[in-house]
Amino acid sequence: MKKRITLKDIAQTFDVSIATVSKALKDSHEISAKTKTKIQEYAKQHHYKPNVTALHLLNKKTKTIGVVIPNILNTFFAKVFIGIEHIASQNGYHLVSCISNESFEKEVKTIDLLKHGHLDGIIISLAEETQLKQNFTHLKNTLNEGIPIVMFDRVSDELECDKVIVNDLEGAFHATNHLIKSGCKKVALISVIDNLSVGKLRVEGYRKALNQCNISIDERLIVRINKHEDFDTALKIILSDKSIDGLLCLEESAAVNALHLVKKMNYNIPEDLSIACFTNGKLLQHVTPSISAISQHGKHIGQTAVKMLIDRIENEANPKPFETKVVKTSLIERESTRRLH
Amino acid sequence: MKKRITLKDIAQTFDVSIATVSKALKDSHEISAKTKTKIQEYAKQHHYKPNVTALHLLNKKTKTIGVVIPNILNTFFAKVFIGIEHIASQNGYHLVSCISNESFEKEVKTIDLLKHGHLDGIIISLAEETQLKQNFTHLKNTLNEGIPIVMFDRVSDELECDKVIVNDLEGAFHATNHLIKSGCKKVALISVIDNLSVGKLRVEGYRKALNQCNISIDERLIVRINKHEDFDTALKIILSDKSIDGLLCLEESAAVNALHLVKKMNYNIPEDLSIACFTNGKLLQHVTPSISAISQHGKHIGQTAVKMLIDRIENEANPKPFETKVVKTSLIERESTRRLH
DNA sequence: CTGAAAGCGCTAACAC
DNA sequence: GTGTTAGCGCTTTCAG
Repeated sequence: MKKRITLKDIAQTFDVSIATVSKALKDSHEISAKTKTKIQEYAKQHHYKPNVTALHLLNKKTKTIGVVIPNILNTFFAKVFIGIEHIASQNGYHLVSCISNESFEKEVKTIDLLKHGHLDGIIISLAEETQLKQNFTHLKNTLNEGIPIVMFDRVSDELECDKVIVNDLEGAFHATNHLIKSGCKKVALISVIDNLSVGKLRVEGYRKALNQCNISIDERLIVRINKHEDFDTALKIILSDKSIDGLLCLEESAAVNALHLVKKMNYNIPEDLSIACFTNGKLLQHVTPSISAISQHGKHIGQTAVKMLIDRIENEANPKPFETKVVKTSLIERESTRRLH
Repeated sequence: MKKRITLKDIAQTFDVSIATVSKALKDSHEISAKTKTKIQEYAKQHHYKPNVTALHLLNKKTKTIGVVIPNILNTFFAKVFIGIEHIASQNGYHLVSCISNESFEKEVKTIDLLKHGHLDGIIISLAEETQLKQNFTHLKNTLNEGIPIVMFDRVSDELECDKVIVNDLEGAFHATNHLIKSGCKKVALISVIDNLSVGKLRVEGYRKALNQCNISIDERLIVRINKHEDFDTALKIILSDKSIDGLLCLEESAAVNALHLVKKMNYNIPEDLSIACFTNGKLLQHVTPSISAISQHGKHIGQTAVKMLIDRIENEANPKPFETKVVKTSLIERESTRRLH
């Protein structure tokens, strides 16, 4: 790297002390107007910029936030990221971003790398594997070392920190309710994310809706498919029960896959089968028919999370108690569900 | 932030000098086995980790790369990012990532923030507005200050640095060729990205293909639509020429929008109209019919870009001449184009 | 074997 | 007004 000009260099050219230069550039009243202008002009001409690393060392603050996201191709996480980035850059914070790729090992490594780094705080949504293993040592350690963490979406009760979560239970409740109210007699639930905290909450919401409608819960209608299973086969088995006329999918790709399959099976949608799902990605708008979705307001979640983190960082002197903010979902009705009359 | 343990702390507890501790932790042969073990054990127990900021200051290297991406919701850029992240983390580099959101101003601000930062290098794809303005001062300055830049996809000849580009011309050439060979007599081109370098190259490729097939170029078939125009209306006008039976869209969303429109107009696809487009995103696989795409191998581009950058950073002593690597595209045939017989 | 000292670039309290 | 000094946390010569 070409050497950048430092205070020392300037001090030497004018044969003054480094402190004088520093003060001159800060427009300190201690320095004579003459000295100030000559130093300031010289600095400007030579594009002097303070070395931020030196400042970091001095201030023990880096204005940098670590962001750990499971998968950036997932619309929801991408939107959250946009929200985070927006507010962070507005406040002069840098983002060091990492993708855990749903792997526990990568997440641990990442956190390790990050915390010995120069971070003022971390925003994270847990990797799937981490939620499965329920091993949070890496994060507990980080908190113990005094680095604030804000978790979002996929969180854990075991960690004492700020959190931003989606009201998954209510989201599933409303969607299920909508399916029933719009005429579905038998709603099945398809989960490929039963490992995730949010997956479990969504199942709760589904149950709550059925209960409230006085429909007895048939556990066989709650289908948990894991990654290594064949999705199509699993779905075909459940759909051999021809009386199923509603499908609540817990995330986007399951819904899209299901749609393709049932179209091949010559179902009419939404007449024979209604479909609704979580995460409002572009895909759902563009498939035929378009799929009704529960929006989790990703951008807003991201914004909320950074705000909480920055707040904690900048007020570490008198910390508030940890908070969990709940973001409401909204149901976006499309062609895959029938309208209420 | 809770104070982390430092060399100084350890030195004090054992009443030795800081230098001794530093050497002991590095397992230096200068230090007695006894001293080493006791210090190492103590350090481990107390989770000693060197303060990387101090090291940055010392080494004038931060193992951090800045990444500026126009839009993370765009599949192509997301994939590039994944590629970058993968290789970067493998090599122990952090990523400071920013979204320019296609805005010139944000890009300039970002670069400014980044370069006074602590970066060893920058990877960037230009914002649309930047390509439109053709103002690259911010990047030229950065290069002048000795910070290496690798540009990808949306690049500029005015900047002397390493680049990774897609063979856009050949990609468009092949796709157009495919449309013709599979029976299209009149292929129109839809560009919503005529501001971009890549957009222009793709048009070139289209022309080249027509030329090679001895089809005279009808400029009215090259449709440039800008963001503020109504896409549907523009498309309807061009499709009033009923003899058009092929459509080359320069990016994903235009293709999807076009598909929806022509389906409404009761075209049969691919029989009445074949469609191909750039950027192989998930959407294209899932719409009905699925759309043939030109894959740009985003992940590979990202990987190539970081590798070039890391190479340059770590061998700054003897720099190579700047290089431009060209990544080949591949055509992925789907239902929206006819098969060759 | 261990320590003192200098230095990375900067700031701030305190002298002069 | 300007300079000196110490210090942020660490490494690395060079003395002892």
